[in-house]
Amino acid sequence: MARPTSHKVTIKDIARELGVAPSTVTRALAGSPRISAETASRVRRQAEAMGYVVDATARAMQRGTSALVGLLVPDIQNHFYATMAHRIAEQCRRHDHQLVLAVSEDDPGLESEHVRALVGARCAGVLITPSPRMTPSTCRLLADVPTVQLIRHHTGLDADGFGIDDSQAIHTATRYLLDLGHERIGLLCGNERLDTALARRDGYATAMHEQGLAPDPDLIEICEPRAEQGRTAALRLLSKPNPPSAVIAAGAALTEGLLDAISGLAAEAPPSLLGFGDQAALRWWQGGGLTTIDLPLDAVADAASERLFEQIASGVTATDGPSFERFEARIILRGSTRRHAPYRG
Amino acid sequence: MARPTSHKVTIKDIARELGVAPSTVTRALAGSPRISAETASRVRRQAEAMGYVVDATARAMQRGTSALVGLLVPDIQNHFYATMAHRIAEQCRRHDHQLVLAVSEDDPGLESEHVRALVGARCAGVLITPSPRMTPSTCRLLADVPTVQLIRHHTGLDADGFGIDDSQAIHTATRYLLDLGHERIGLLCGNERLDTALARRDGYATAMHEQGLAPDPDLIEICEPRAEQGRTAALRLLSKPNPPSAVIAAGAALTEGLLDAISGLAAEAPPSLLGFGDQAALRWWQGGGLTTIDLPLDAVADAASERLFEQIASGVTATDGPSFERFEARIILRGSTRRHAPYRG
DNA sequence: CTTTAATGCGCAAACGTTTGCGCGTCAATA
DNA sequence: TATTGACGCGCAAACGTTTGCGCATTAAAG
Repeated sequence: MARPTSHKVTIKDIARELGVAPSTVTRALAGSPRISAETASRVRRQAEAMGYVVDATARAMQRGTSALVGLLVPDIQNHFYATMAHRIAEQCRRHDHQLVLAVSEDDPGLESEHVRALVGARCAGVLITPSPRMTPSTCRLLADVPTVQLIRHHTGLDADGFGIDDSQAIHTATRYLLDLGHERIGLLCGNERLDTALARRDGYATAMHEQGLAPDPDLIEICEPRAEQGRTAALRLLSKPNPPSAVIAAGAALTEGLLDAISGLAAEAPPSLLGFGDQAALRWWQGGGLTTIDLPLDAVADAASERLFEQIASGVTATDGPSFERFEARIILRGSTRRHAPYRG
Repeated sequence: MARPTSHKVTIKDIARELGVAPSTVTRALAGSPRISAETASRVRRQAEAMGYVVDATARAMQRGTSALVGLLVPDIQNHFYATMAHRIAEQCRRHDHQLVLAVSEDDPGLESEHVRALVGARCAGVLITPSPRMTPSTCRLLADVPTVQLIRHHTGLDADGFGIDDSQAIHTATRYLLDLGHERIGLLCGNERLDTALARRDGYATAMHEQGLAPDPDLIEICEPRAEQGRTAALRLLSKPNPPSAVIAAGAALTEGLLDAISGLAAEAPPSLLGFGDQAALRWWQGGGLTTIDLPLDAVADAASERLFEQIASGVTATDGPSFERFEARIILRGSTRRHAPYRG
């Protein structure tokens, strides 16, 4: 019972103990058909008894690829990525893979370093939220590894991807506020040099345009996508001579900043507020809760990992026509958005 | 420049190209002193030019251990663990290690499966938040791997650990409410068969006792540490004939449940509320923000990873006298806690 | 000019697993 | 009874890296 094996038990140990060849042991454990049922069960029993656990590095060496899946995201502390990581971890487990977590902090240098490590570890695949400034050489490193893009789309990367339909999300949000009678709708948006930020601005502009309204540049605040910058941007927005009657925060951090700003203000007539992402805590915003855009993060994570495992199974490393699929977001109606008065039916 | 190497470039390729032996290449890249400076730089240039990246699996095989560090937590979606994961990822990067993330969901079966995988991957070390019911055989698997416990302390595990001083945290919280004049203080506490839950109850009881108050069992609600159960438990607590004038939620999920409960109630005179953990969103609780216990998660994560890397460096696998160090928590004062009236000086 | 030491490098084994190939045995068919 | 085939298993090579040992060349010491 108490086996004091300080030395790891290998397949050879089992073979020696049973008087068979190592190859027999592998085949037995792998469930090969070219082994007698009796030998197979003998081997399995012995392996169990000796506490054998297969050496993944040796297996990876022989197979040429490991059972590792790399996940490279800007920030795991972020609820956004943490949620997806949770889902992806679950998928990895179902596929008997291990998840290697790497945090890029959106720094191309760190990103490159991590990609090198992941490739060096002979990862079976990589899920990546590429930084805006991902270098071409980093992209090239990923050419030989099945890769799927997460959330963001980097054109230098020859890989499929899945993300949020940012344009639709903000379009729907804007549309909702317009339906409530708001006309002066403020937008807090990130300055990322990314399709995501552009798409969000676009969704806003389109919705306004459809309503026959010309977007007032004075109502659009572009800033670093961080809470602090979002707060000051929101304050700028709200202290205008003719402030908006409703504000959309087009980003999770910006939502945080917006709420910070409003909290600091003892506003007599606070504007309607519409946030981005659905952290649980937003339910409690000032009693009624914050109306937010619910991001289909689970769907994105599931789709991305599913696609990745498909590619791993089929041995594809690069797609010739990379596709990027976007999932639609829904609005969660809560108390922070109100009909605009006076309402002009 | 554009090297169409669909085939991974190995050390032998570099050696062949330069007309030297593979061993020379390794030594050059490793910076061995037994190599001429000129050869070394020639090798390094060639490696760079050919886009060589060391095969971690082969290295691990020869070294007997990989550059992987396992992180096994119950739930990465949880802000609590996500914060620590972020910090740990940073530490891993500094030490040139990769982080393998595994999620146990507090299920002993999953936990065992993951530990097997981590051990099989020849991880250099493992950081683990053991589930309450971690099996002895799982513990045994970790005996040969440098291991550090995170947050929770499992006695079956022969490993150092770092966590929160739960007793002190709740003691301080209770003390604070007592100082505000509250006497009937409710406690929402998890039913985990863990030192953490017990310590929290203990901190509460001690503080009450020090004040000369006998803890009223009617004011202590024990339940599953989940938001939904916390909500119903909070409702039970608040609907008592003689309800508490203040409530402490001794857990992050329970805090969520408590706030849900209060949100649903249109209370004329809401009790003082004291939460656990400091998600950013708690700042906005009903205008004034929620008074909470700020957990030193960064300190715990740093200490744990530092200890782990020490053990990895020194080749220690098990400590004979496992220590568990607890970090003190502070209270963040916000608007949800008020002086109790009538206040009896 | 010979002995010793130091330097620079190659050889080959080893880490643990997988897999193609081949050999022997036994049953089924001619 | 001889031939064929299927079945069960062993042999050995291979994956890419590291490292102890040994050999040759050169410099330093006698």
